[in-house]
Amino acid sequence: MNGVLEGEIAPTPLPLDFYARPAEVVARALLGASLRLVGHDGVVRSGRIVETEAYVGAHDRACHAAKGRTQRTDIMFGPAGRAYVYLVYGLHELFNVVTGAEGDPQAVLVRALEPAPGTRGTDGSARGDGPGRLTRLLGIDRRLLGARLDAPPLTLHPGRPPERILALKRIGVEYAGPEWADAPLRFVDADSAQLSVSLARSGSGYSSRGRRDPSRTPST
DNA sequence: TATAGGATTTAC
DNA sequence: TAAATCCTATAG
Repeated sequence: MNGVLEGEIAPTPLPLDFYARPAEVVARALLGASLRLVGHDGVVRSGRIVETEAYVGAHDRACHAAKGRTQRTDIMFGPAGRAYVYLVYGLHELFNVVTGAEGDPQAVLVRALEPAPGTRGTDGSARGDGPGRLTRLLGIDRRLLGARLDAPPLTLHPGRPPERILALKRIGVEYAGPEWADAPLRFVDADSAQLSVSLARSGSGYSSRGRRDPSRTPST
């Protein structure tokens, strides 16, 4: 049993060709994986990924690369296995992994993780349940834009896979129109308590194992 | 050069 | 329900 205990770091990072597959495949495969950063202070911070979103290419209206190849989206057109980090709302750094073939702009957004035992942010906070929170927890920022993910300081490692995976609609992309806003491209470990949005409120998506909660709260 | 809006979080 | 806060893309 090649067992990897929770919180334990596997010796070898995932290889770059792990990421050279369609974003929705990588997004599922990253659930359970460990994300690890050796900070500027020398401190190692890590966590187990429990929520991801796939941005599947230039035809995906919710993908930044739908606007074409710009200075901002350039990294997504490059080879897979690099970090795409950007600032949203002037406040939060979001971490993505570039996936797919070179020239095909795809990425996977990491939205939530379970902090490893002992991992705390420099500000003392210890929450990883949200795309902005997890970057603050680990200390990820735009200085890591373009960094290879198969060598320190920023690496991903095999971990304990989820028992149940749910596929739901992505968060915060209503502007992309119903076809893309409602596509089931968000993937979560159904048994994690660290998701960015509670499952009860994650409606209208579909689950890969049935079981939708009919009592999701209305917006009024 | 000016302006609108965003792959979010937090507080009132 | 709204503010915080700044970078990118687009228009002029």
